[in-house]
Amino acid sequence: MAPTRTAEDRVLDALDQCIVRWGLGKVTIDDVANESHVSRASIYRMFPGGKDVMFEALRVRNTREFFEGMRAALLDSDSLLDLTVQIAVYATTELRNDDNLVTLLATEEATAIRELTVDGLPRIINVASAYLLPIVTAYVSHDFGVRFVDLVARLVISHFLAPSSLVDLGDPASAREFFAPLVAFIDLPVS
Amino acid sequence: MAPTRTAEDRVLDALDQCIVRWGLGKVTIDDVANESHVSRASIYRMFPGGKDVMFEALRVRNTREFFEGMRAALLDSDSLLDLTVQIAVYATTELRNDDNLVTLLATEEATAIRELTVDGLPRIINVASAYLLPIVTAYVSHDFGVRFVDLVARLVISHFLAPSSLVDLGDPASAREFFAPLVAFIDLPVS
DNA sequence: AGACACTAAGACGGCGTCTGTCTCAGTGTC
DNA sequence: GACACTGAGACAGACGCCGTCTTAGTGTCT
Repeated sequence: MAPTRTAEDRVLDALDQCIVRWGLGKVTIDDVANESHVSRASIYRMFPGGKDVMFEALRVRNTREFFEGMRAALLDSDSLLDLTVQIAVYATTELRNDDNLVTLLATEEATAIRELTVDGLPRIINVASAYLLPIVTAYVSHDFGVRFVDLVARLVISHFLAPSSLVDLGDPASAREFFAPLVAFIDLPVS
Repeated sequence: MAPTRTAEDRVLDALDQCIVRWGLGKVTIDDVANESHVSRASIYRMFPGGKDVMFEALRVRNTREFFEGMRAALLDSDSLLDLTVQIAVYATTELRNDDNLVTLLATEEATAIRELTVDGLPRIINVASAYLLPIVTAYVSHDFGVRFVDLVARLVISHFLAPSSLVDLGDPASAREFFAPLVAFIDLPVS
C-alpha cells in the first residue's frame, strides 16, 4: 500500500491477480480495471496498443524480477563452472517452485510453452544477458559471454520443460557434471 | 476411470474442473466439451436448455452429495437437540472447508452469495428435507419437521455467510447453547 | 444384412461481450 | 486560469459464445 507504488505497478499487479484467478486466456481489460481500481481509459493510455502491450509489460517485469532475485542469490564464484552451476540450479529451482507457472502449464499448456520458447525466449535471453553478462565477463570475453548466457538459458528452459533422465539441473552435483565438459575448454580461474 | 461412470457424470465432473480453473462466469460449453471429451452436441442433448440446465444439474448433484455425506456422518442421537447440533456442526464445518466455495466467495462474491440465498436456497432446503426429514421425524411430526429443517438450514447458511459474535455453529457446545431454546418446547426423548 | 440409437464434428445465424478509440466532466497542481 | 491527469461512459467493429441443426461415422441389436 506504499503510495510510491506507481499506477503502472498497480495495474500489472492486478493483471497478475486476474491471471491467477481466471487464466491467461480469460482475462479482460475490464477485469484488470476493476481489480486495480484504475479506469479502462487510463489503462489504454498507460499501454498504448492495449491488451497485448499490457501483457508484454507484465512479462518483462516478471522476467526482470526473476533475474534480480537470481543476482541477489548468487554467491561468490571461483570459476565459470561454479557460476554456471549456481545459475542453473537457482533458475531451475525457481521455475519448478513457481506456482503460477506450474498451474499455467497444467491448464493452458500450449500458451505456457510458447511463452517459454518461440514467443518469450528472445526476451528472456535479453534480460538474462543484461543481468548476467557483468558477472560472466569476470571469466570470459563479452562476446563469448553473450553466447554462453544464451546457451545456458536455452538449456535450463529445455530441461525444465522436458526433464532429461541423464541430468537434473536442480541438483548442484548433477548440474556440475553436466556443465563441466561445456566450460572445460575456457574455464580459467581468476589467477 | 470406472466405465460405470455415466457420460453425464463425466460432463459434470468436467464442469466442476472448469469452474475451479476459470471461475463460474468464464466457463463456456466448449471448455466443458474439451475437458470431458464429450462433444458439444451431446452436452446439449444431455441438458436440454443448455448452459443454465447443466449448471443447475451440477448444483443439484453437489447438494445431494453434501447431504449424503452428512447423513453418513451423523451418529445416533438421543434428542432433537442432539441431532440438530450434529447437523449444524457438520454443515458449518463442511462449508468452511469447501475450498471451491471459499474461493468462489473471494473471487465472485456476488454470484456465490446469490447461490446460497435467493437463487439456491430453495433447492438446498428441498434436498435437505429429502435427506433429513426421515431422521428428524423420529422426534417430531412430518409437518413440524419440514419447518424445522427449513429453519436450521437458513440459520446455518446465515451464520456461515455472516458469522455472529454470539455463537459459532461449528462448535458443538456453542451450537447446543444456541439451539437449546429453539427446540426446548418440543424436545421429547423417544420414550 | 439392415434398422436403430447414439455420437463427434462442425456449419450456421443471432446475440452478447470485449476491444480500442473517443469525448467529456471532474480534480489537483502550478 | 492554464495545464495535466483521471474516471465514466458512449460508440462501432470485431470477436466469441450460444443454441440449433445437419452430416457422417460407430456399435448394437434382430
